[in-house]
Amino acid sequence: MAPVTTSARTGTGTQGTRLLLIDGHSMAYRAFYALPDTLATSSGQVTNAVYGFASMLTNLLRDEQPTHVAVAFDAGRVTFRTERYAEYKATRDATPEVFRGQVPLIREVLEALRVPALQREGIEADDILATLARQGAEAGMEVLVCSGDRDALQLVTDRVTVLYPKKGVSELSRMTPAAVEEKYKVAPERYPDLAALVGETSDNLPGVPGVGPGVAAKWITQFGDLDSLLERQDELTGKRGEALREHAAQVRLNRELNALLTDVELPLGIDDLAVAGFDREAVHRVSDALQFGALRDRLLAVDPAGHEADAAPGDAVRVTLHDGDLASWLAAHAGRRVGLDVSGVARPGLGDAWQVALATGSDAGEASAVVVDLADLDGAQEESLRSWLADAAAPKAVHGAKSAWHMLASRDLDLHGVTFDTELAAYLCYPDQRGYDLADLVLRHLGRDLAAADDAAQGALDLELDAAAPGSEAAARAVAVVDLAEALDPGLDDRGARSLLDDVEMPLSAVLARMEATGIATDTDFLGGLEASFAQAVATSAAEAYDVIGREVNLGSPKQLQEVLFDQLAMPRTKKIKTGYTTDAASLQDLFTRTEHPFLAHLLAHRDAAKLRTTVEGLLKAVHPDGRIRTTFQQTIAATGRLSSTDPNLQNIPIRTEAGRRIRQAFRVGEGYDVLLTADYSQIEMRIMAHLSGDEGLIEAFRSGEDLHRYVGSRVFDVDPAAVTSEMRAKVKAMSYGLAYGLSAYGLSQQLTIPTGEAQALMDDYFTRFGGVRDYLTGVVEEARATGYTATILGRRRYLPDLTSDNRQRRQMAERMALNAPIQGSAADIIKLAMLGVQHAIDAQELRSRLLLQVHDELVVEVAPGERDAVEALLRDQMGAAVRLDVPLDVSVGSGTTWHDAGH
DNA sequence: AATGCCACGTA
DNA sequence: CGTACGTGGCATTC
Repeated sequence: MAPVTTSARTGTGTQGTRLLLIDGHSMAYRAFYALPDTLATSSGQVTNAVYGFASMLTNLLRDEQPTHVAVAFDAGRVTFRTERYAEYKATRDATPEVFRGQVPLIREVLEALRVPALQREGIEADDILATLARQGAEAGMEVLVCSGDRDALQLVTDRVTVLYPKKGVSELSRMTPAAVEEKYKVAPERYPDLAALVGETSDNLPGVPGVGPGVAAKWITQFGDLDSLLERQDELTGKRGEALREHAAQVRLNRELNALLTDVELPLGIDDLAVAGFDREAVHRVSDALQFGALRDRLLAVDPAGHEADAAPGDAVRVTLHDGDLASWLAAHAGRRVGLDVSGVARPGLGDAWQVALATGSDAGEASAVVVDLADLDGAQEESLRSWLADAAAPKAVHGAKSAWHMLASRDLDLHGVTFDTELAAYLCYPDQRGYDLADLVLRHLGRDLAAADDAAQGALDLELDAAAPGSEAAARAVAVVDLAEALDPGLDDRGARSLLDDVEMPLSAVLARMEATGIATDTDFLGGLEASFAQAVATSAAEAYDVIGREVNLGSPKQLQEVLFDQLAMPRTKKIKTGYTTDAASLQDLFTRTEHPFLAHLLAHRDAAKLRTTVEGLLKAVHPDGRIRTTFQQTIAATGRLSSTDPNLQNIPIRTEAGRRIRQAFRVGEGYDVLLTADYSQIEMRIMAHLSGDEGLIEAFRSGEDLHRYVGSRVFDVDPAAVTSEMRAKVKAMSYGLAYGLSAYGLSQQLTIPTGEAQALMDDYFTRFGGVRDYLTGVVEEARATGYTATILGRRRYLPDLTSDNRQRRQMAERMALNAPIQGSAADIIKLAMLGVQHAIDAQELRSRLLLQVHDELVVEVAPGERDAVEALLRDQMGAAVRLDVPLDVSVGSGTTWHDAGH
């Protein structure tokens, strides 16, 4: 095995106190010019200065381990220097706006890190640093001054080191007395003498012409210091001596100006600069807003109060592969949380598993793992594995326990005792992320490259194990899962997501696994018949369409359709899209009412039939040999907390049209079961809106038992409920639902095909009657803007950094998301709780009936003989009591042999 | 073969 | 100029 390597920290870890002082502007400015302005958030906010600054600060905190930290900023344009010499810094270009805009962001970062930022009107940052450096040195501290201003070099002593940026902001030179002497050939305290002679272009301080650092150093060494030199300037001969005499006044002025003040009065004393733990919540908020990815984690990793993982990021981990049997490994690590990695295929009902890796987390760079092949397991080994996997008291960390469940199920292995699912945890922390690939998360949170461990040829492995050994990758993943669990732990608490993980998502994943494995019975003959019938409709409508235009085109090609509609038939143009003009159903319908062109009718019929046909085809392909269809419920996709359904999607089976609804007749109760039962929440989102807004009118609407839209309509139109026409009801219904999506008056007018003015009036009337709703909706956006996130009734957060975007479109999009996320997300929370309650009740009553599907506000259950009443009762109970709102949760239940018939 | 876009199904 | 998804077909790109 390869030898153990440890990555040493560069900090020496001395006892005593170490004060880190940073010149904020100077370092930020360095970062600004060192990093490309392509570093920006998606909304266009350039972040190169703030990113570079934060990155530098992170490195300093990590490498120097200071006990005290402060950052100083310049404040005010007028300083004693400009008053003394108007031309001071006069040649500097105006600060670029792109830089200036980032300074407040840097302050926000500092605030989140609880690093004091100091400034004083009329005083430059360097003077503040000089003052603090003096105080620190006098207090016996080791002082580090980080500044890109060479004037700071005068502060260097055996106690004070200047960290001067060498390249960008990531490489800093340690300017000790010896280093200053080496570089400038004068002692640090003489450096300002030298600078006075040489001049400083950036400060607009001219030096003595013809005198560079070399000559200046020689003079200073020769005469001792600048004062002596100027006193005895007549001793100098030649051109340079003449030049000095000519510019002596300027040199004196330079020296006066480059002397740093060491007695500035400051609001904070040294003791106030002691490092404090980060405001982790704020770190997340700022990182979200600035879209810090890896930097967020690097920041959190250096939190002085942070719960650091055993292995510091990037540390090498040595994994020992146990070659003994499973039982002895398990015995050796009893009671510890074990990482589990299963290799195989995770398809519900069609899964497979061939290898299982178990591992401890890494501890001081050491981890232990055992890998077993499921194919060649002897009886005793298999029994050890089986009982450990099924042991609810044996704590396990898994990345995606539901997938592992399906793989293990293929070998009749049951999985219990998952106490941490890193995939679900990552989802709760970053719900807007695209994916939660283990290797990506490990790279981001542990700074460890799992992909590199895959490659045996790779020289520098982060994970040191015999990469050629079978199962080494699996072992590496299993170790990483445990370490990742540790790393995600604090973030989970920071976001208040602990209970969501422990009490909702993790238990739910077990429920979902069972639902997926169960599947829903389908009538393939019926589906086959539907396919033929829809195919017939497609053929007929296509033929009729071709007949009208006199040629055959691909009706499924928007491009060819545009040609036919807008060129050949010269119809009025529709709404513009990227590739021309839309041919969507609403526009075609609109064109049809205007032109009554028969082609449009045939085209629309063709669209409908073609869509239904492909839906049926997809379902047919998804039927398993036992006649059931098994979807996968994705639990980490929807940023609001909803589930989604794939392979196939059973959450978008048609219901609105009669033809579409027929597809639901293909989903039927299975052999040995009595009936399908569907239970859905009625108007759950509106009820949540009533609850969250506390609007008395809306709450009363639900308590009255009156039809919601009729009730609301009577208030909006100021008529008796009985006098609400169906047209009025439709308008109010569209508006009520639209509100939860951030619908505009224009959007409402489009949907209802009424003038914008009328739509606006409708909304105004609505808000007059239901002012609490308006206040809630504006309040929820305001709060999200302030906190950076929205929250559901269970505290599920969605971070929306774009709420503060300068880009109007992005900002408004974020605002609509902020309106909708608490409502949609709370509904998701509620049905998730209901599912847990339903499954629990089924188990507790030892019923055979089983949950099959969830469609956002609906559950489908397959009812075993004789359990119909019990199941209906428990569905009503559990769904109705999932949470306590200020309005009742209404549940309606239907039953039938097919999903179609069970619907209502 | 992979990707982007359009269109459309659900809540 | 209405949120959240997944899928399939077409067209374009590699």
